[in-house]
Amino acid sequence: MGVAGPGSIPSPELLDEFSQFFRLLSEPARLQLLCHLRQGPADVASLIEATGFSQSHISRQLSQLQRAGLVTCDRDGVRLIYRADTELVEELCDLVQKRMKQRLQQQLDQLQTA
Amino acid sequence: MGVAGPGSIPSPELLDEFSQFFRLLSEPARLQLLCHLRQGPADVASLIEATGFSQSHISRQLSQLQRAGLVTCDRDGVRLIYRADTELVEELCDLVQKRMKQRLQQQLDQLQTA
DNA sequence: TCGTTGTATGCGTGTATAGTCATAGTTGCC
DNA sequence: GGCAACTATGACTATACACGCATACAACGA
Repeated sequence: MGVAGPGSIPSPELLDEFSQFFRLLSEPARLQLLCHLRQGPADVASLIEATGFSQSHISRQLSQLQRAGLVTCDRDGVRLIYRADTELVEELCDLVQKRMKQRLQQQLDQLQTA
Repeated sequence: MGVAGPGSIPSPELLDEFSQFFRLLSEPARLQLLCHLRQGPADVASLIEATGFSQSHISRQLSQLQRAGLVTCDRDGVRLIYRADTELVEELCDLVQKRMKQRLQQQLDQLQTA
């Protein structure tokens, strides 16, 4: 049992949704922002400070993450405090990382037996 | 406990690796190929047939997936039989899909209480 | 209301890459 | 070797988008 039932091909629409989601995580800048927000809510100024990106760039990236529901924000006066819903991102990254380790270990083993 | 320990920011190198991996899944064409291979090993001809993409395009995409270890191939005479290591991809997609459902349900609830 | 601070957005540029065509390389068969 | 079938790759075009700059918009305080 998988994404769209056993043995069937997901519809183009579903494929697009998946790929759009993964595209969000395919940009180091966005992942970086998520990582910073993983440590707790932060205002934009501290994100600028931490990443070195321009305010406009950060604003755009955050709005993309927000549309996908990976990030929310509340106002504190004139400034916005962003917080990340990082549970999903962490799970995804953990899976990928586990896999990376696995692959490297395999390559290591191959070199050692050769 | 997360990707790089509690509370720390992953190195730029690790961030890049993650983003490169997610970028692979951010292309509908590649996801589509993975989905077809989920049904079992396939030669290139059948992938062309199934997707309508050109031979060169499929060749390029498959080689990208292969470099990442998401796909392997063995020769059968002059033709190549590809098979996907779809376990990881399925897990990732399942997580994302679960989240999508969750989000849509929330939006539905909000509309109904309003 | 006006100035100040903080955030969003129009515009332009540069870069990465999807996708195609033509072609080169590879494998197997005679 | 020479031919046929299959795959990989160089060259090219088109498009998407990251990123910065300038600026418009929004929220607060005097």
